[in-house]
Amino acid sequence: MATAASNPYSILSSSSLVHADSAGMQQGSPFRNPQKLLQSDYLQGVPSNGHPLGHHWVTSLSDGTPWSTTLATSPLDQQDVKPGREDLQLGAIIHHRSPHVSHHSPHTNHPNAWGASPAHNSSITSSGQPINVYSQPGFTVSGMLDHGGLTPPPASATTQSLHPVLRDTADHGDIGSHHCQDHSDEETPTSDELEQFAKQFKQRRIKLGFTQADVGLALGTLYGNVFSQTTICRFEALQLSFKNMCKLKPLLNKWLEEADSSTGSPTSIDKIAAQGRKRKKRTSIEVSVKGVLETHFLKCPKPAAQEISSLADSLQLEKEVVRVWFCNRRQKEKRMTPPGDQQQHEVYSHNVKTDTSCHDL
DNA sequence: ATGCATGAGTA
DNA sequence: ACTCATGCATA
Repeated sequence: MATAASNPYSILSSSSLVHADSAGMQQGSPFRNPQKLLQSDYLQGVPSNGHPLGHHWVTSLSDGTPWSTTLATSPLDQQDVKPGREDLQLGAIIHHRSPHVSHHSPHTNHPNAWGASPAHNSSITSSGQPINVYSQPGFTVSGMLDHGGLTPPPASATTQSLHPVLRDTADHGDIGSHHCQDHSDEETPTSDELEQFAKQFKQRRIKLGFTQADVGLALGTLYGNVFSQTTICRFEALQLSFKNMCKLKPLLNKWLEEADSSTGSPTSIDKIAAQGRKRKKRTSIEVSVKGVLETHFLKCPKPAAQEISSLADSLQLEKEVVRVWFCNRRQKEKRMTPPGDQQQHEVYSHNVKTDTSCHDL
């Protein structure tokens, strides 16, 4: 039963407890990444309405894919960018966008339901945060090449045409926004573009014979940021936030270019040592229990601490586990690919705003 | 491919 | 205590 799951760590704790990791404790990873791009929060606007329950995307727009829909926007959400943050790292190479802010929102495509970001400018690009890219002279692209001999299949390929430059432009007219964005590549992509890119990326990657893990590693040797198989996988599946997708796209794009141009150059492979981290054993929550949690989530996505406690208690799970579950569930809700679009959402959405939390229990 | 977890940065 | 970006460990 459920109980089983929860135990592991409590038991273990005795042994592993805290100071056990004397040796490698720093999980901070030495090289983790120097920068974290900006993360800001977008959205703060949650508000008012209803809330997130039914995903904004869907609900609000019933148009189809969340992404491409139009949504227009929320005026205020801009992400923000803080002007002085970590940006110092590299200088920016990537984009230089001009700040044209604007109101924008073309309603044609800039969806982002995610909250956000309508602004094209905002984010990532313009802020000055150019993602870091360093190109190291010595490297030749190959971060990936070691497939042990496995050379990437010829792939043949048609030359790619990856870039759909479709720019979409979008807008016009209507609102008065005339913006002139014209970059074919960088810049803030639309959700559609991201979707397309992800799709193509995956195809090419496979064609070239690389695994998701290879790519993640390659990005490390190539640009200094290593990513896990998980991240690459999520990128391809569009399971990241819009902002995160935008951040990764240029990197992957670069890799793609290099990858298909240099098929086979050897290089040093950096092995990155894995660090030992003391990670809590993954708790497995039983399906039945998950069902209960889901139900609560629908009712109240953000339960108060106390509710979490009682819920945890009744489910016989640790409070922390339950808290994390809700955090993850909320995060899932914000991905480009909505969690369950196929699911049930009936009308429960009403609500909740008045107090901070839901009641019940 | 995903579930649960960690951590930095914020509010 | 939350949000976000990420990833180990798993299914």
